[in-house]
Amino acid sequence: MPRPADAQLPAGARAQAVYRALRRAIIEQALRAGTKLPEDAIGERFGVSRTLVREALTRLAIEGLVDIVPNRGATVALPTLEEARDAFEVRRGLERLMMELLAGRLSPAQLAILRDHIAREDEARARGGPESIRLAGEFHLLLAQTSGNALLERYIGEVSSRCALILSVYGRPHSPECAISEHRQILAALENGDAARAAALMDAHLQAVAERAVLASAQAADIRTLLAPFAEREGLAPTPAPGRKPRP
Amino acid sequence: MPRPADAQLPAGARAQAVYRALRRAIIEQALRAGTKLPEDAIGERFGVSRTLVREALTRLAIEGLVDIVPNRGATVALPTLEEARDAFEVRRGLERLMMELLAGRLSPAQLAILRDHIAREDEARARGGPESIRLAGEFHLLLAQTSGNALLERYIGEVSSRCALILSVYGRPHSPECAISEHRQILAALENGDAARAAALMDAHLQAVAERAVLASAQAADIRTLLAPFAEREGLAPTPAPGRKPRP
DNA sequence: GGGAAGCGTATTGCATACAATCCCCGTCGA
DNA sequence: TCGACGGGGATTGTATGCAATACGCTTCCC
Repeated sequence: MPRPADAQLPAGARAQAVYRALRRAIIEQALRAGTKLPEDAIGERFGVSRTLVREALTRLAIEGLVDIVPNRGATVALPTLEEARDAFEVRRGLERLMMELLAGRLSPAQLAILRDHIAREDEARARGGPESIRLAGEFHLLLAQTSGNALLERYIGEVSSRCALILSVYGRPHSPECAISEHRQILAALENGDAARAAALMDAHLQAVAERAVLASAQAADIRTLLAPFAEREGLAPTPAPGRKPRP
Repeated sequence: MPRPADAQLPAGARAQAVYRALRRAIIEQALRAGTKLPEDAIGERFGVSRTLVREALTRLAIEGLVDIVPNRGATVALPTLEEARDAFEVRRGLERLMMELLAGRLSPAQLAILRDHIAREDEARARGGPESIRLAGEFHLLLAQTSGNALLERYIGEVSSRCALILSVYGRPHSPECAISEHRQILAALENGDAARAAALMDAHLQAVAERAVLASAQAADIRTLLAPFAEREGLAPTPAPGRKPRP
C-alpha cells in the first residue's frame, strides 16, 4: 500500500520523492534524452514548489542524468561518446572491486535473494517492456547492497543509472542489455568463492554490454546514427519533420 | 588576482563558490568534524541568501562531507569507522583502475606537472601546516585529471576529500598522511608503463595510509580515543569541560 | 527574399516571507 | 533531587515574489 495521497511526507522527503520519480522516469526512458525539464511543469505535476524541483534537478545533474545550463534550465542529459566510455570504464573498476568483496561471502539468504532477482529478470524479459532494462541494472545494484559497503552502493547506483541512460541513447531500442545467463554465471562464481573468475566474468559482461551498444553504434558507418545525439543536443530533428508542433 | 569584490559572478557560480569554500574549509580542518553549519551564519558571511547555502550544503551532504538531519540542520560529518573502511575500500578500487588507465601513457608534459607537484608536497611538508594534507590528497586528484576520465576524476575527488575528513577524525593530528616517497615510486612505475607494479604500489600506499590512521586508532586500546567520534557526534565533551560556553 | 534588430513572453536565479519543528531552559509536581 | 511539562527563541522547510536572462516571433531594412 503506497501511502494516503493527502498525507504530508516528513520533512525533506518530498524533494527526494521528486528526485526518485524523475530518476526512474529517465532510466525507464519515459523521459527521453534531451527532453526539456521545466521547473514549473514538474512542480505542478507533483504538487510541490519550484524550490523542491530545483533541488531534485540539482541532484540529478550531479549524478549526470540531467544537464543544467545556467539561465536555460534542465534537460535529460545527452551523454557524449566520451562520457559513455568514461562511465563504462569507471563501472568496470567498481564492479571488479565489488566481486572481490563478495566472492565467497554470500550467505544462503543473500544467494536466494539474488537468484530470485534473476528469475524476475527472466520474467520481465519474456514480457518485454521497459521493466527489463531497470531490472537488469538493479541486479548490479542488488549486488552492491549485498556487499555491505554503502559508498560502493551509491557509486554503483549512480554509474549504473548513467549507463542505462547511455544505452538509451546509443543502444538499440529495448535490446536486452544484460545477458541474463551472464548474471547467472557471475553469481555462481561468487558462490564458489572464485574472486578472480567472478571479476573476469563481470569484466567480460560489462565489456559485452558496452560493445553491444556503444561501440556497435560507433562502428556503424551510418552517419545519421552517429550524429543523432549531437543533433538532438542542438534540438535538430531529422528531415521527415517539416514543421515542429510544440505539443501534439 | 582573484576578482573584484563587487563584481557579480555569473548565474549559478555563487552557490558553487560557497560549496568550494566550505569544502576546502572542511578538508583543511578549519571546520572540524561535528561543527554545526547554520545556514544563516554561513549566508551572512558569504553575502548570499540561505537558498544558495542550502544548495551548497546539499551537495556536500551528497558527497558525505556534511551530515544533514531533517529539521536539525547540517554539521561537518563525523564518519564512523565503518564508513571509513568503506571509503578506503572504494578508493582502492578506483585508484587501481586509475593506474591501469595511466600506466605508460604519461606525456613528458604531464610527467613534469606531476613531478612538480611532488616537489611542492616536499616543501609544504618541510614547512608543516595544513597545506601539506591538502597537497597530498591533490596528488591523487591530479593523477585523476591526467587520466582524462572526467567521471573518475569526480569520484576520486569525492572519495579523497572524504578520506581527508576521516583522517582528520581518526588520524593523528597533522601526521604526514601520504609518504611522499611512495608518490615518487608510483609515478616511476607509471612512467615505466608497469601497470601491475603501479597498481600494487598504489594499493600498498593506500593501505598504509589507512593503517597509519584508522586501524591505528582502532587497535589503540584506549577507550577514550575510540569513543571520541561517537561522543562528539552526540555533542558530548570530555570531563575537563564543566560548563559549556556557547561562543568564546 | 533573406537577414538583422526589437519586443513580448516564458523561464530561470535568487532572495525573502511565512509556517513548522526542534531545542533550550525554566517551572512544577512527585 | 529528579523527572515531566511547557513556553520562548532559534533554525529549518517550503512557497512565493521579483528581477534578470534567453528564446521566439514580428517587423523592418537591404
